[in-house]
Amino acid sequence: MQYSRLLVPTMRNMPADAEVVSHQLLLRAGYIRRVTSGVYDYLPLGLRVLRKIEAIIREEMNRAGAQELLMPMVQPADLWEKSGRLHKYGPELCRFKDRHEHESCLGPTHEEVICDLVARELRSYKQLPMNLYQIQGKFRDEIRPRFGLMRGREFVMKDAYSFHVDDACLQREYDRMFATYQRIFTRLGLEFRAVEADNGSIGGASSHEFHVLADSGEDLIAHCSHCDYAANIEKAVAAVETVTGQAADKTVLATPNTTAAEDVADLLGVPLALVVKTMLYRQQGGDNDGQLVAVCVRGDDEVQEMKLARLLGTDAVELAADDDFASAGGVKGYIGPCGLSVAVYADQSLQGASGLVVGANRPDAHCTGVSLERDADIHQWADIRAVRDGDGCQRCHEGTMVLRRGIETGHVFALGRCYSEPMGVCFQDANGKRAVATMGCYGIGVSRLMAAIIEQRHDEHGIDWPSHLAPFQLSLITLGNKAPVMEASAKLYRALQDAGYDVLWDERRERPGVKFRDHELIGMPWQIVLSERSLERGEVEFSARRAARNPVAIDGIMSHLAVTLEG
RNA sequence: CGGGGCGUAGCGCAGCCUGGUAGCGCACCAGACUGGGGGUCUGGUGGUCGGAGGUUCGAAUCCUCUCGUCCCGACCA
Repeated sequence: MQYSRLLVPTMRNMPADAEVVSHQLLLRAGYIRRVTSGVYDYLPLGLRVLRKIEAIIREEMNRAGAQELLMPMVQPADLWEKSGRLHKYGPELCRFKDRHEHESCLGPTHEEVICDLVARELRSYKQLPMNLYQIQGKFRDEIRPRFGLMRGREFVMKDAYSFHVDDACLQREYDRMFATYQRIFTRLGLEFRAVEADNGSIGGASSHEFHVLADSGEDLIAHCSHCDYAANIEKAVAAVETVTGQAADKTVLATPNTTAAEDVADLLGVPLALVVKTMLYRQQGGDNDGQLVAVCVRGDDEVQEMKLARLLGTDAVELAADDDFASAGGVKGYIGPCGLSVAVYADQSLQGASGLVVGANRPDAHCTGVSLERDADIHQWADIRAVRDGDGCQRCHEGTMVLRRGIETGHVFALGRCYSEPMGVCFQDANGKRAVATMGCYGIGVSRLMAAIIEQRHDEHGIDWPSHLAPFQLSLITLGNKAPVMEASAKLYRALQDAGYDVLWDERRERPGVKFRDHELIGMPWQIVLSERSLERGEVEFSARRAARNPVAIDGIMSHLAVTLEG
């Protein structure tokens, strides 16, 4: 490709509203342009890289025995009615009516469509297991699209769905997909981590997320410094550490204008860990939608709301409004677990602890000498705290938990029969009996991956693509525009093409600095420079991005490339 | 949903408070000089000032509404 013919609108100025580096560089280097909120054009360079990422994913999926198909983006609402998700999914699902007034939606995911297909075509257990995948555009009407390709509304996803006769077979496929994902992320040159993930309200055996480690990541993940335990913060569990104070009788103390746990600890001169925080939550969704619950954690801990929601069997929890406190029997700022009219859940780290401080449920007062077991009616003890950096590992009991930020780019999920059952994905088993298939699903955010790779691989000059992901294999940069250099360059360009190289020839009438900077910005891994100066010596210069340029005889460049680029 | 910021040329911005010819840098076009790290000079092209309404002799500027966009918050009692 000749540079002057290529649409690469590089920008010298930083786009004002790009926050994260991948978004900035994708815009500046001319890879993407925004069409509307969370929706982007992939310009030629962007598409080239996207296709290379897809190719790796495709290769590894095929290698693992999965087969590619393509499902529609437009889906009929009745399929979603059938799975029970039409009403559950919420406004993220973009719905519309076609001209016949048929309810439709844009696919945010394809469990319904694939189940509909497989339900029709699956007859015998002999057809199983089966793993079908596609690489396709998805639409999710996110509340807040941001960070360019990191959280878009329209994005490219690889989604795979597997079907099995039983859960043992599903587990084998799950493990195979797990290994496949590890291969994919490794081939993409990423520093990543697979973590146990919350499997939410769906249930099922297991779920792992694959996170690309980056400070700009929206997720927090915890892993052990010693063993291989790693989990999303929404699920991570640490070793229980019970801190207990001196056993004493429950006593009410005046604590005027002291509501925050830290202030109470300071005022009373007790460790923060012994001051119990009592939080009032309202459930959202589930059988007890709207109901209030109280939750106790140590003063130095925080409630992990996803854990709480899962424990309660609700979709989500939100902190109660100010006027909810009276109905629960508490006072905002001084709420405590003793004598509340709502169910109280307490973190297991408080079980057996005595000498605690809790809110007295009346203004300007706390109670000391409290034991929750003795003095409060605890509905359930459970792990509802968020793991903190430095907590002990509950698996190996040797390491400590390390918290890092990650970009969720992959997710593998053992679904079980939660979709196949309502969608009627059945087959005849070996005994001639009708059985429901069990199912797994496996996603990779392809366009998000492109951003995630840049988050890890960039410098002040631009993108530093792994060479096999760069939009072109190498650059041929011509300096000067007199006939001899141009002719020699054109000849070399053709020779490179004939040898099968995907080369970007920069034949623009630009000054050297402009060219060098553009190629560095867009992340070209290798460059050949041909100038009047080098031509006189019968040489070109060859270098990796940002590295020193070395002279190579023009006659020898092909063999030099063959050695260097293959290695 | 709530709070805040911002919409002026492709990008980055000034002008607005205090109404009176729409500007600057980069990019782009033409020419010249240059020619190994975003060069210099000369001359140009390009803008419904997000949109609608209002106030006014006159609105980018003041008022109202609206749309878009970005960020923050999702209350740790």
